[in-house]
Amino acid sequence: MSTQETILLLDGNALLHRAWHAIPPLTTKKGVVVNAAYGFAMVVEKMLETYKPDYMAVAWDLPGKTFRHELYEAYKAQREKKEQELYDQIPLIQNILEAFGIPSLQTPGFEADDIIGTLSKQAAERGLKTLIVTGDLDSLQLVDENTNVVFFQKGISETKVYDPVSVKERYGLTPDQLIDYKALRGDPSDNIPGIAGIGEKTATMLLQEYGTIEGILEALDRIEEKYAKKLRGQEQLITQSLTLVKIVRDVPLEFSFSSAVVGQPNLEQLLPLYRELEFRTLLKKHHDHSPVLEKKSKEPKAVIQITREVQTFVDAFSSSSTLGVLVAQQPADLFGATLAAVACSDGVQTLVLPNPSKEALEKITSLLLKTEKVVSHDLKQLMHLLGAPLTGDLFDTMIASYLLHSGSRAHDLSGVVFQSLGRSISEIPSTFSKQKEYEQFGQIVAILPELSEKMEIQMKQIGAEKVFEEIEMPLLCVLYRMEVEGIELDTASLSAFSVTIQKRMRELTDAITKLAGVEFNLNSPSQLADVLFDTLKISTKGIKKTKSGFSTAAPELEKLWDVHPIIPLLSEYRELSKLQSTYVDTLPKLVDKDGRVHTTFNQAIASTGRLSSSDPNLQNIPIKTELGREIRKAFVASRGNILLAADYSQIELRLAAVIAKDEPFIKAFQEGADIHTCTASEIWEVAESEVTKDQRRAAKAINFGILYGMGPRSLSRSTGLTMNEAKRFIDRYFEIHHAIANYLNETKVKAHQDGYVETLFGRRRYLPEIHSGVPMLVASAERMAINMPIQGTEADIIKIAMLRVDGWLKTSGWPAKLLLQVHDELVLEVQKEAIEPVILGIREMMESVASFEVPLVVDIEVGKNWGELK
DNA sequence: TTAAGCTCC
DNA sequence: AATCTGGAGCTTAAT
Repeated sequence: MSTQETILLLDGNALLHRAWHAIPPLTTKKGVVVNAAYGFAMVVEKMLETYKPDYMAVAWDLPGKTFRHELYEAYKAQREKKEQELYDQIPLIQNILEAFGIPSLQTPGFEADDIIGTLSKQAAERGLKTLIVTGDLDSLQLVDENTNVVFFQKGISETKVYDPVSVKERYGLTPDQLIDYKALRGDPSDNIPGIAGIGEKTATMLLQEYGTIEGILEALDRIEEKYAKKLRGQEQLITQSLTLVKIVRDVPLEFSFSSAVVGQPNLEQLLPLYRELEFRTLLKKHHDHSPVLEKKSKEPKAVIQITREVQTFVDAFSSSSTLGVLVAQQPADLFGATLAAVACSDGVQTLVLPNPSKEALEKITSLLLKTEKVVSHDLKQLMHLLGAPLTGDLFDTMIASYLLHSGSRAHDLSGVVFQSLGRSISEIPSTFSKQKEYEQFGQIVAILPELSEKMEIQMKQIGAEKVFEEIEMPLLCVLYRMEVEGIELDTASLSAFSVTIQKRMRELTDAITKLAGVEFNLNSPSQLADVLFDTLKISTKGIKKTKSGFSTAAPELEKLWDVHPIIPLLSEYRELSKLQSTYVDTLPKLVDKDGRVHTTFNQAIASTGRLSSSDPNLQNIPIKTELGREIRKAFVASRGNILLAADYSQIELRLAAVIAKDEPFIKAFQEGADIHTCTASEIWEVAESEVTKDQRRAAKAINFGILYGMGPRSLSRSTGLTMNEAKRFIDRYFEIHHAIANYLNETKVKAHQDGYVETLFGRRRYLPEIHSGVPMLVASAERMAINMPIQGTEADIIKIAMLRVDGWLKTSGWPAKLLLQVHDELVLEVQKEAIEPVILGIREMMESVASFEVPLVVDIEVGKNWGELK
């Protein structure tokens, strides 16, 4: 026995959570929470010493649950923040394991348990003894003579070892029976239903009596009727539960035992980590021999030089092939003066240049233009600060982070460094007055080259490198030029419109006040609700509630349209006040010296891959109502030019057809049919010419509802159909479009298995909530999973279209410029004389972005302003 | 800072 | 027991 070799398999997530809860929140001097990492390291060291395994590996569930989700309510958000601190420690732990030479294993679609089950089986085949270290009782089913489970008792300080005998002692069942036990009893926390009415006691009793579930079912006639009747007809449920409970023992894994051989830890790697994390006890244990290191000798930091001379700066880097660069600015109003710093690093040396002059920035720009590869965080902003576009091989760590974690909205540099390198650094200083701040800034820049290399590898691992290199990086330069270009705003027409609106608003305010009998703030939903439902005693039947009372949102007011004359007036007031405050009053203030508004396109926000626009948002300029359109009319072509708007017709539905491979839809699009009329005619089996308006509207609602993962309930609401009608309607829809139904199912399954979904171009979105077990969150994640491949592919396509249009304009030389992107639409400003050929070229560029079974169709309109196009 | 409401695709 | 349409940004009131 003593010659038998041992493998120790550790459940990483179980230990992580144990450590997190068992150890009070320790933080380093920098404020990084490290308690879980500390506990983890302690246990790893203790296990190595106690059991002296010959092999060791750590299994993990899929990474995830690191992204905050808006749906969490306030208290949950609080909890999420905590959880973030926990998951942020994973990279630290993996670094520690790396220093020990212990491999980390994870496989999409499988849990740590499954990996452990598989490896313990392989170990048995090789004649090894296995020790499983976990906090999860499920793994007890793996116990046999050669496989023991080390289970944490109190926190992580004590453990109990289970072998077949002690399992039997504790549960009265054999390890094999534990599988059947859990399938019968169920486990709400694992979403295993179990059999209603059968709990711990009954399950144990039945299994002790009849051995296995099979045995129980065979003996059904002999079992006491009160139990038997609960089990009858439940075979399917039981089988289903069994597959959930049973740990998979043949996970497809690439694992070689030789990679898991336990050796001496790499102290050169481990000690700096322990030092940074301030694990004093563990440090002491390791360097009895070199106690000097315990002292304040910091981890090897880059040497930062600060220079006032641009030339020194440029000379230092003129032969560097890769440069990390950042320009930081101190907000002007903080100390009255704007201070700035530029820093470059090629990984060997790092220089900081305080307060660069305009000329200095120009010199730095030309240095960067000559450099082979430039790495920065938010390159578009860098270009704005430099006042010039950059070209060549660019790497934006902010965008890389976005592609790696599209669900997150925070891509600040220090967070990215932490996520990707597992290292904590200070934030970029917000003020520059002291030497120290410039040095700190230099330290941050010094990491960029290394960071980019690591992120490049990480992107390759998830197959996102093409989207990065071929879409996002080149697009960034196009977006920069669009932002610089801006669009002309006719402020005179807006102020005329403002006068009209104000007059009408005063009239409405008077009339509403009279009808209400009291003065109140029309802009306050809560005051309005009081007036409507208290003062005026309007019935609240069928009115939605908000947290604070009854809703006064537009759809709710619509239900009351004929109930009281005040309602239409309020709706009109709402519309006007929205237009006034959001657009009419605000837009003119944002006009630049050049008479144009310059939006910011954010390339790293929307989790589906779309762009967003802010300051001002030019992607939500009104168009639906006549009044709103007046605002759109204020966006005009400059003298001698004409505006051109090109939009992809029905692109989301076309992509849904392509992605789901839905023949009826594909055929309809190939024939150029009106898709909603066509859908209506299929469902009600009438000729397209016979389709009524209501039928078309219902068909349109379901067509779009599909894209959003809509259920029968909301469909019946949005179509005015009764629930039963809506159900029949949907059934019929899926009968015809069974491929769509298939897509919905398969996408959900994929999201559950892989934890992510992706677009046709390889853009990925992780959906950690899908594993949360909270039914509402899971349902929400499923809807996101359904929508993302469609919306995201649309985003990919229009981004490629922008690159192609931009490239074509550059090579062809036509006098036209891209100004705006609104998800499925591009707006350009074109010299009048060139309009005909540009229309042709743009259409060609956009329609040929991809060739699917369904054609991409582009509608183009032109006009003097954005509100009146033909 | 959050909730409620509105604008867009 | 009750919810149930994807992705954004901005303004106002209220806390």
